[in-house]
Amino acid sequence: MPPLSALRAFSALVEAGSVVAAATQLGVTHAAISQQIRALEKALDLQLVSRVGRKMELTDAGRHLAEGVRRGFGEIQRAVEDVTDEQRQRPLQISTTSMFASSWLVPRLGSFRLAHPGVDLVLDPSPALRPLEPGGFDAAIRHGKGDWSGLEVELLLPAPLIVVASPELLDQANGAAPEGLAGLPWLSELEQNEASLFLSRQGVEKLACPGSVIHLPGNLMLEAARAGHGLAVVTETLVQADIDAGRLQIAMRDVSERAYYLVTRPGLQRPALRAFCKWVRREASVTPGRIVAAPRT
Amino acid sequence: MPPLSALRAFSALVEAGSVVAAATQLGVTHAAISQQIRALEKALDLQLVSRVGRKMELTDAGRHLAEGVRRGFGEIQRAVEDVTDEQRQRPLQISTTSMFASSWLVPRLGSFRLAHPGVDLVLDPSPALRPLEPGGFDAAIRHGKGDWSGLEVELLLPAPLIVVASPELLDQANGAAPEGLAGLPWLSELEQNEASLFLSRQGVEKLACPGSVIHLPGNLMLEAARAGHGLAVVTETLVQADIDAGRLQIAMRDVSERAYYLVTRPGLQRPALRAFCKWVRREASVTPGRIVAAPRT
DNA sequence: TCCATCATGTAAGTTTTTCTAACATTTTGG
DNA sequence: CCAAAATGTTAGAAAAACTTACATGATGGA
Repeated sequence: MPPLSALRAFSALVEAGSVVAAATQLGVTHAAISQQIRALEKALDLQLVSRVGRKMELTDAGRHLAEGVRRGFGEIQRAVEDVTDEQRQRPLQISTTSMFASSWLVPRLGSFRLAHPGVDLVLDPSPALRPLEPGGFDAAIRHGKGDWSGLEVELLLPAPLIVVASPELLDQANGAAPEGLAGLPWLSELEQNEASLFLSRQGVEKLACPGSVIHLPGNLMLEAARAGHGLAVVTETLVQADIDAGRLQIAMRDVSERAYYLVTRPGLQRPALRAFCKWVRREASVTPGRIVAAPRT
Repeated sequence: MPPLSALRAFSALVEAGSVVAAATQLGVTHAAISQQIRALEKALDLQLVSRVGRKMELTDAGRHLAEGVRRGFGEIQRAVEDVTDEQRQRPLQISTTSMFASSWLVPRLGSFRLAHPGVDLVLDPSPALRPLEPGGFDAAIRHGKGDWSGLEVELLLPAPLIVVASPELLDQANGAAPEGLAGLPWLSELEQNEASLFLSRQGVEKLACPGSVIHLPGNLMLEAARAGHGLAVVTETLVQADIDAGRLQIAMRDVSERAYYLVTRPGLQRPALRAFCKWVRREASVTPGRIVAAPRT
C-alpha cells in the first residue's frame, strides 16, 4: 500500500481540480501536493495524471483510483463523524418528496419525537434523489421501482399511481373513461415528482387541451383536487382517506408496480439514523398500503 | 479528521485483536501502536478501547469507528490493487453454485474466453454466498430471491425450483401426484445448495422413506436423474434441454419466485469484472428463462 | 508577438510526525 | 507467588511531510 497521506493528497487534487486548490483545501502549500502526487505515482509505478498545458487530466488508472479512494475516505470520514460529539447531535437529514412529507411523514412525526426526543430531524422535500454524501443526507424516501443501484433499498409502502378527482368533477366528465378525462383540467406540481413522470409516460401533454394544466405547489394540489379544480396524479396510499371519505374518486390507475422506498447508504448507520429507519418501518407496517376496489365500479 | 496513520493503527488493532499482533501486522513495534491509539483517543476525545486485565474490549464508539474505518481502508486497498494489478492480471474470482457452474456457466465459457482472451477466470463452486472481500471474490452468481442487503444484486435468469425425474420413473410412480412421489428415492447433493433448502421447506425428510435419499456430488446428480435413479430438485432453467428432449419430466414445482442473481460489491469494478458482468448479462438475455407448460398435462 | 501572470515542478532545509529502544507496569498461568 | 507475556510510557532517533525559494511552462491580453 502506498502512503495514505499521498492518497489523500491525490484525492484532494482530483476533487479540487487543481494543485493549488487541493493545497488550499488541505491547508498546505502547492509544493506539498505536487510532491505527494509524484511520490504516489512512483510508488505505484503508474501515471495517474497527465498534463496538457495547464489543464490537468486523469488517466484511466487515475480515474479508477480516485473514485475508490474518494469512497474510502468518505466512509472513514463518516465513521469518524458518527462517533464525534458535534456530529452526534447533527440533525438527521431526510430527503423525500413533498407529497409524501406532507401526507404521510409529517402527520406521524409526533410519534417519532415522542419515541426519540433527542433526535432532531430536517425534512428536505426535494424532487430528485439527492446524493447521500457524507455530511449530507442520511436517508431518502423515494417513489419508484426500487432500482437504485449502489444504495440500500427497502420497500416501505406499495404505492401505485392513480388519477383522482372530486366525484362532482368526474360525474361532470360523464363516465370518466380515459377519453372522457381529456377535457378536464390537470393539476400538476411545480417540481418534478412521482406524478410528473407518470403524466409524461401516459402522454398527458397530448391528452390535455392547451392551457388546461394548472401548476401549483405539491402541498396545495390535494386541496385543489378536493375542491374539484381538476385531475391529480397521486399515489394511492396517500389519498386513501380521501377516497374512503368520498372526497376523491379514482379515475385511472397506473399498471406499473411502484412503491415508496426507504433509501440509505450501504454500510454503517449512526444510532439516530437506525432509530429513524426502524421507526419508519414500523409506521409503514402499521398502515400498510391497502388494496382498494377497482376504480369506478 | 484525526491522522490517518492513527486510524490505520486502530483498524489493525481491532483486526489483529492485540497490540503486539497489530504491530507485527504493520511491521512496527508495539509501542508505535500503543501511542497511535492513545493519540487517536485524545484527538477524538473519546474512549475507543477499554481493557479488563489483559483482555481488550471495544467501546460502542470504538466498534462503530472500527467497522467504518475497516470498510474505508478496504475500499481504498481494493482501488489500489485494481490499478496495480491491472498489469499483473489477477484472475477474476467467481463464486457460484456447482450446478449453475456445470450446467450454465462452463458450457458458455468458450464465448467469454473468445471475447476476452486476456482475462483469466477462477470458478469456485461453493455452497454459500462467500463474502466479497477485497482481494477475494469479485462476483457471485447465486440462487435466491435477490434479498442480499449491502450488495449489488442483478437478476440474471428466473429459475423456479422444480422436481424432475426420468419419465420411466414417474410412470412407475403412477401419476406422480405429490403423494405418489413419496415412495421414490431422492437424489440430493452433498453440499447445501439451491435445492436442499427447498427440500427442507417442503418437508421432504418426512416424505421420503428412510434410506431412500441418495447423496452425491452436484455434477453427477443430473446424470443419475436421467438414468432414472430418483427425484432431483433442480432449477428449471438448467434442465430445460433435458425436459424438451424428454429425458426428464417435471413432477412438482416450487411456487416461490426464485432466480439466479449476479451479485457484486457496490462501487467500483475493475475492467475485467465489468467485462465479465456485461458478458453474463448478455448471455442470460440470449437464453432467457422460458416459461414452460404446466407439469404433467 | 511579447511579456506579465498564473499554475505547476523541483530542490534544500526545516518542522513535524512517527518509530524504536529501553524500561515500567500489569495480568495470567503454572 | 513468581515467571512469562502483554501492554503502557518516555526520550531520543529516524522518517515523513511541509515550507521556502526558485525554475519552468502555459495562457491571455497589450
